[in-house]
Amino acid sequence: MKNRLKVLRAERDWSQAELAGRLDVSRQAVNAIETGKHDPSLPLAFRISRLFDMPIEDIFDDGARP
Amino acid sequence: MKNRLKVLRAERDWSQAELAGRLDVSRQAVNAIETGKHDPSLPLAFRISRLFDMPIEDIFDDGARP
DNA sequence: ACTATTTGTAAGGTATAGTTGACATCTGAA
DNA sequence: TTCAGATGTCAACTATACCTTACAAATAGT
Repeated sequence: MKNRLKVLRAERDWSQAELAGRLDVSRQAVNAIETGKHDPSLPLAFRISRLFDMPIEDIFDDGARP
Repeated sequence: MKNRLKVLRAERDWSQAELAGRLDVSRQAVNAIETGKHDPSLPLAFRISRLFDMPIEDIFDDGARP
């Protein structure tokens, strides 16, 4: 699952650790999501969506044909 | 995580098995989500969103304060 | 060059999502 | 009433999300 976390984080000049703190997950969890190793759980996707104030669909892309 | 799956399914007169087939998951997985025992994975949430043609946020509710 | 921060990654653990197969109950139709 | 479809649930299993601890490599600052 592709995502725009790295860009959104860069726009705010946040480190992975900073973002992890705001999401209440480990830094490694943020890294694993950014590097595409894991998908976030749906509850975590909601927290991310709310933190960046945009729909889940605008942050994550499951690459399905429209 | 609350969700409107049962209602959306009823509007289309689909059984849990019918929905499961369309989502390519087991009937038990659909039942577990509907009855609140599990949250769907993010990829499955995307498939549900696309099937019902509405945002994930309109189907699932994590109950966070607005 | 030295240092601190950031990022990537690994091992080993717990918790949860999803699987198949099975069974009990309920509801609607013949 | 009998029977099929629908639902709820259980067990045992696999896959994955997230955890802590730890370490190496890259980056930026002084």
